[in-house]
Amino acid sequence: MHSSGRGTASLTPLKRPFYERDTLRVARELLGKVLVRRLGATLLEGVIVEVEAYRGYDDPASHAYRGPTRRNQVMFGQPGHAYVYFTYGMHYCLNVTTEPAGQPGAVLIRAAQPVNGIERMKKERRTERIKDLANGPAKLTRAFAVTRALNGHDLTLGTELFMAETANSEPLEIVSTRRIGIRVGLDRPWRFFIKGNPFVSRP
DNA sequence: CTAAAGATGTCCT
DNA sequence: GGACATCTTTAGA
Repeated sequence: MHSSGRGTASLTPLKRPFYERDTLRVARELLGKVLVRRLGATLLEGVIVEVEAYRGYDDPASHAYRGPTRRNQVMFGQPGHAYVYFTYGMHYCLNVTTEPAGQPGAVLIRAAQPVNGIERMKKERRTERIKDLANGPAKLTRAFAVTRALNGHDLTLGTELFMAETANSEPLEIVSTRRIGIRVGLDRPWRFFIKGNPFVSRP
């Protein structure tokens, strides 16, 4: 048995119906799921521990609030696709699209607990501290080598990037707070994280 | 066309 | 707690 741990057999990609629902519900249920990135023979895995919901049609903080543009068009398409955008001149952020096609919505993946491929993540992030590998949306994309090339990628295929079901389904204690780094929509407590998890970006 | 802000991270004090 | 890097997108003249 190789020291990297579990094999790939147990990684079942989440299917379309999971994503084709209300954004808030998808956001909550993504907690505890596994983010999987395949880089050739290397497999990176992390448990999603922090997310934020951006429900396009009634959420002034959403990129999609003012209608479709070239950047946000994937938010209006089929659910279960990656929405990757570039910001602050240097960072990428990863979202998964939600809601039925034509209705915009996305969940920002803000933090993950690394469980496999940790040595590769350390190289990508240029740090040895496991806690700091993916405890923030731009740190996470760096650790998992997610760039604009994956924008629009179908997450149900189980290929380069996908979300996977977890073996254990014990109920999680979820905390909700206002979202981070936005100036509008602060009245909505649409940031969700696993209570007490040390890999969240902020408690 | 020009300008300013941005779903951030890092380093500094 | 604050400055700053760095460039795409979007709003406004």
